[in-house]
Amino acid sequence: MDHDPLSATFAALADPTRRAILERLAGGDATVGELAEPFAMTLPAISKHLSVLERAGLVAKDRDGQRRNCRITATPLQSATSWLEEYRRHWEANLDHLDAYLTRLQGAALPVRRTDIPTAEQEKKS
Amino acid sequence: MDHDPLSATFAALADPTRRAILERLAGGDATVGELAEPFAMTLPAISKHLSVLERAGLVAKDRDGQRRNCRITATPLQSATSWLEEYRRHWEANLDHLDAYLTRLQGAALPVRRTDIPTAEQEKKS
DNA sequence: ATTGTCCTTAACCGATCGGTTTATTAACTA
DNA sequence: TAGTTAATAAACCGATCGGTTAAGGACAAT
Repeated sequence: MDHDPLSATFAALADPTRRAILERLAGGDATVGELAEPFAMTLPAISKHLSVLERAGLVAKDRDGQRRNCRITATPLQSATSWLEEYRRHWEANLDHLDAYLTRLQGAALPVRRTDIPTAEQEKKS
Repeated sequence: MDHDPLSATFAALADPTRRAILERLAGGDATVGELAEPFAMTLPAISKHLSVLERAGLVAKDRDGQRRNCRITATPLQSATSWLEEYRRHWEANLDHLDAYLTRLQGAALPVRRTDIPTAEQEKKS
């Protein structure tokens, strides 16, 4: 399917039903049927959503008799968070680049918002 | 398309090419052609990826003559980060046996100033 | 042994995705 | 005036997605 884990994680999070399932599971474990109940779709649909979450490593199922108990396993989520944090760091640093770009392009003309943030270091492209 | 913004954001992030584009743009603005150059795909493909990022609100293009200068606009990213943070909080509250793992990973990852834009309420471990 | 419950698998469907090639629009250059 | 460059639009393609219905599979209850 989606071989790189980060892509799989983001793809899994890109569906509101799956996010709702995760939010539900964050409140405690649940069976597939319990998870399906609030949604206006069939059980196989929920089952497939759970498979997506499982393949992404975000949930795990423990068999308990004829039921499957679903629980959160959030390791890949940490990768997603890390990526976003890192990206945000770059983005914040990029305010300097925006300044530089506008200055280079327009000379003086534009009202460059020099924001409150004391921008960190300047790193060039690499 | 993808009407809810959070889904659009995660969906946009779910593609490695688009993440690479964002990482590239985090280092500074670039034209479409410059963005396309390192990739083994055609210009229209990159153009479509940029459109996805643009519709998700992650990137904006300023026309500069016949070129389009692409830059980051990270507002929706904050929503994604917030969702992950919130989710992680719930998750941490329920599964404390992974707390140590998180702490280790996060501590090792970034000497990042967790700047401004504080979702003010947290930091449990500090 | 039969029946019912919980869930998955299989097959199918239309829509979207990620890419291509081929035009087309817009702006620069000679 | 052409001709070239930068990027998008359009049309198309196979693959995947998100859902359905219908058919099992494993366990529980009687």
